[in-house]
Amino acid sequence: MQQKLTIGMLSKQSDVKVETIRYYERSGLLPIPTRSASGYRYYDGEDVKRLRFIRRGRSLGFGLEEIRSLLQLADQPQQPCHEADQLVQAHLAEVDAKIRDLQAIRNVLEQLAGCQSQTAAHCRLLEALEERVCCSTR
Amino acid sequence: MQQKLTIGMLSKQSDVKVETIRYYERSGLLPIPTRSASGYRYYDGEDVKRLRFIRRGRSLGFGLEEIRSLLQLADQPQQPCHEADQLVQAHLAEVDAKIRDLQAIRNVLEQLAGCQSQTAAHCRLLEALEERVCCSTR
DNA sequence: CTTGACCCTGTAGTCACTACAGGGTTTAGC
DNA sequence: GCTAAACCCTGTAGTGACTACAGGGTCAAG
Repeated sequence: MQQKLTIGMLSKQSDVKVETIRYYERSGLLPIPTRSASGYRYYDGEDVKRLRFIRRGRSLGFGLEEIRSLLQLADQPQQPCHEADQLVQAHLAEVDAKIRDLQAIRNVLEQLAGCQSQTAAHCRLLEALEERVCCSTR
Repeated sequence: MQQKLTIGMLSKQSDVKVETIRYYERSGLLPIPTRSASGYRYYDGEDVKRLRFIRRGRSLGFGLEEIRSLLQLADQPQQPCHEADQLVQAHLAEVDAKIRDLQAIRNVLEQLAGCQSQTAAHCRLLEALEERVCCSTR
């Protein structure tokens, strides 16, 4: 049951790079693993689970500190998950804000794209950045 | 005409922090300014323009290297702006990709938000991260 | 003449990795 | 038994775009 995985195997099973795994260990997100006589790290199925948990959290855009909190919550199944929900709500609000920001940027860029000007002097983008008013605004 | 601005005044007129101005100078985005006898940097109207150009570029999400290219293009008004348009198009594609990523994240978060579970053991978020299947999916 | 607001340099910290350099270990094939 | 490839180790430095000191010097007002 206690399969011994090297860091490379753990990397493949969790889809997290070897260097990143060591980084997570340094950051205290992963427990300090046992070692072989020659110093190789050994992992087991629990580590795979934990690392996948981290990866999924990251892919949802949570920061490592938020994930640290979530890991603690997950280790205490009796406690209410109010705190986890707060993290979700706060993160959702952040993501929404970022989307809005990017869409505003997107709208401006779209207007600037497709400039065919022969000279930079009349380039839509450069005009916009220099706040010149010329022929760019429609 | 040759108004002498201190870095603090330039900062206010351009809405860029003092430390950031010095950072841009180190990065070669701003020309090396003249100095007072005691070593204070002096700026003029051209610097205000250039710095605002950079700030607007940043607010559209361009990186400093892209802005460096754009500044060069802006300095050569005779040249065609093909390159500037390429930068816009490439950046637009990047922004679109980011928006898509964030919207996918947003959709997941929305489903996870509002969890009222009394115990972390049944928390929607924790289930999702652990890839447990329980009561969360609907 | 002192107080406070400004300015200087240089360095280190942020975030989440990523990329070496310079080694040691294990494994597969011959 | 030997060699080469593929793996592992530590430690440090780099990424982008700032931001935040520490530890000083300068200037203007009252």
